[in-house]
Amino acid sequence: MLTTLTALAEPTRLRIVELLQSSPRYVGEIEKLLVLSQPQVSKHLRVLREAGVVESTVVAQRRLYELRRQPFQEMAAWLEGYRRSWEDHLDALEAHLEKIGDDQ
Amino acid sequence: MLTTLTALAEPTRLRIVELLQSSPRYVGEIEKLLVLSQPQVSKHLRVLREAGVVESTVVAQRRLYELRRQPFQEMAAWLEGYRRSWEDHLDALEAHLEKIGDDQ
DNA sequence: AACGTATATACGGTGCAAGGTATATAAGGT
DNA sequence: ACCTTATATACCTTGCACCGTATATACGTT
Repeated sequence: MLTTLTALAEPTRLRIVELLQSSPRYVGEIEKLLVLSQPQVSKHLRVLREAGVVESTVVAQRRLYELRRQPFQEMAAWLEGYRRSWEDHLDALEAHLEKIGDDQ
Repeated sequence: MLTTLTALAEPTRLRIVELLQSSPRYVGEIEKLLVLSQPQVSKHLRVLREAGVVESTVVAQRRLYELRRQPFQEMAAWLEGYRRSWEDHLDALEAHLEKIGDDQ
C-alpha cells in the first residue's frame, strides 16, 4: 500500500497515471501531451514501474506504458476495510439508539 | 486527491491512520502505542488534519483524534473511475471477440 | 556503416519534508 | 498559586526526492 501511495503522491506522476487511464501511451506521447522533459518522464515512469503501477511493452525502439490493475484493486480492497469499520460503527450506534428507544 | 495521497504516503502517518481505523485515540495513546516522540505525533496529526484526513475534538486538556470519512470516500470514488475504464476495455474486447465470432 | 529517433541513466544541484530538542500554551489537580 | 500533565509549535539539522544537463543504449532507416 505504502509503495503505491508513494508512487501516486507526486503531482507529475499522478498526471501521468490519469493520462494513462484513457489509454496506453508511448514515452514521447506523454512527454508532449503533458509538456514535460523526456528524462523527467522516463524517471517518473521508472518509479511507477517499480511500484507496480505501470508496465511497459517494447514496440520497436519505443516503449508502450500502461496501467496495471493490481495496485488499484489493492487500494480499493484497502479502502473497503475503512468503509466497513464506519458501517460497523454506525451499526453499533443504531443498535444503541434502538436499545435506548426500547427503554423509553 | 493529491493532498490525501500526500498525507497518506508517509510511513508514520499511514501507521497512525491504520491505528485510528480501529478507534479514535488521544495523542498520548498514539505516541505510546506506536512508540513515537510526542512532537512527531503532533506534527503528523497536523498534516493529516490539514489534509482533511482526521479531525480532533477537545476533551479537557487532551485531544481526541479520529478519521474523517470524506477523503476515503473520495479515494474510493476516484478508484471507481479506473475500475470502470478496465471494465469498458474488457467490454470492448468482448464485443470485438463476439464480432469476430460472428464473422466465422 | 552512418545517421536519426526513442528511451534510459548518470551526475550534480536544490528545496522540502521529516526528525530531534527546546519551549510555549493550556488545562487539571493539590 | 503551584506543579503536573497534555499537546502544539519554533528552530535547527539532515536526508532524500525531484529537476536539469549531458550522455549512454538500442533500434530503425538510408
